[in-house]
Amino acid sequence: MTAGPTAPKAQLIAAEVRRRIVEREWLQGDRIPDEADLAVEFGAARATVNKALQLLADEGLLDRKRRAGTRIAVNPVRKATFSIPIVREQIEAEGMAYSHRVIAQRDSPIPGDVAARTGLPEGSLLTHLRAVHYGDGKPFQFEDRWINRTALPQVAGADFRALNANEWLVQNAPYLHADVEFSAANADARDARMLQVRRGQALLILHRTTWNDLGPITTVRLACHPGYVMSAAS
Amino acid sequence: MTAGPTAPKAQLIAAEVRRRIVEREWLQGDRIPDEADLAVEFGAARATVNKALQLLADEGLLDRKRRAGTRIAVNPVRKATFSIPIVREQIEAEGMAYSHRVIAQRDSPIPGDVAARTGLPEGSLLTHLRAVHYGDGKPFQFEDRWINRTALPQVAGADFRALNANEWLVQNAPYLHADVEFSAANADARDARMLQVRRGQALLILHRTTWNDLGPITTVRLACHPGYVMSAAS
DNA sequence: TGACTTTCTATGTCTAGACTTATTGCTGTT
DNA sequence: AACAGCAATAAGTCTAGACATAGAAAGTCA
Repeated sequence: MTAGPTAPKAQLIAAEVRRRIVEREWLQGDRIPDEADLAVEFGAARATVNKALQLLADEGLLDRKRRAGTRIAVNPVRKATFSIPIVREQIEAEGMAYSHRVIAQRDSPIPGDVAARTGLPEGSLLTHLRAVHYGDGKPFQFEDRWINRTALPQVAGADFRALNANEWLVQNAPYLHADVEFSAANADARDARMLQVRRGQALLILHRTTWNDLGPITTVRLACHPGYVMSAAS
Repeated sequence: MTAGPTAPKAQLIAAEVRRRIVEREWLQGDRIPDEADLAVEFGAARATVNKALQLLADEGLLDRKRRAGTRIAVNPVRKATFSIPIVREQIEAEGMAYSHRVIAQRDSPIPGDVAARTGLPEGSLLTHLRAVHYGDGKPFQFEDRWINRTALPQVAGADFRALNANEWLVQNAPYLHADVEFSAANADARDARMLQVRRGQALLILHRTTWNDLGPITTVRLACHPGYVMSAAS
């Protein structure tokens, strides 16, 4: 994380400004010197300073406004980033053998909650898929997915027994926008059966919905095995 | 999300490349024209094309390597971003009145799990704080926090009854690095009492740990009220 | 006093050109 | 066939300069 001596100049400048903030040389709400001045101070072009400050603004450390200048954020709303994982890679990264089982795959009319999530009209016919992903034979994640065949006609020819839906979609349906929601739920009867846990067990639930230019592609509810932890950083 | 006609050129280029990927004009693993060619095609400077492609690479859509060129990612590991929220703002954003109550604040020897999380040695003395945050008088979040007084001597003088720890820290201890973990747990006796739910209720748990240049600042376990949903996007 | 206009400044963005550097793929040697 | 050395290439980065534009501050008029 600490920018080494060989790091690009913009990184070094960002690191130095970050240091001045963290070590409270510059305080909350303070206006910092403008780009031109910092450019002189650091012996860099203004574009380079601009890049560095943009970076810190993206991190939430700085507030920048035209003409008004750059200020240290008063209540820095920091942002964190996480990778949307591919189940198989995730399981294999933990040193386990991946396998999966398709529980059901059929076309069904859209249920109300899925309609709400996707914005699709009631009565639409979607492909409904349920599958369980295993690591070393133990249930890892239970997937309950709805796929919009209108935005993705190729679905008809896909065999999710061979390649799991997660990867098939990643490879066949790049999306423009995704929503992810984390929540917790007590395992219901189906969750419990699929994940081989007792009913009521607390599970981390991920809801993920993706869109491309034709509309919603897919929405999925992922129930993770107990003990599962999702990490993010910075 | 769709870059309008007035959007900056780099955004337009990014949007166009994104379109070619989503509409499968360019396929998985394909090498795309190099920056110089795209610059000519789009009538822009190479730096502008570079900015656009960097953006897409950060999104995970492209893989870029020196000399080897730019390729469409085969298994795009997409990234999503969320804001690390300030409890009070979060509650007020939902139109509720914020209040909080400090349950306990004392110095205690570090427990094992906190030592593991922070990397601090066993035997360290930390400030241990427990508080509940309420929205319209109903429990919203139960906070169990450990603060490293070594990295943050000012803690001694802080009154968390007046300003909650979350905001005090945001304003007094900007961090260089943060870890966030999501998991689920059944409410134990204390969780149940604090959040006024029945034991065993599934709760979304957030663990957040922050560091500055002096070492770990604080680590906190946040137990959210049932029904709480954490959202991320893109 | 308040509402409108103008001016001016700091950031936002782009350009053309240059230099740096990781990698690839070739070449000639063992 | 294996390997070392070398040149070509595409991305990574920076610079100096330019123009655009939001919005704060000052000035103008009713």
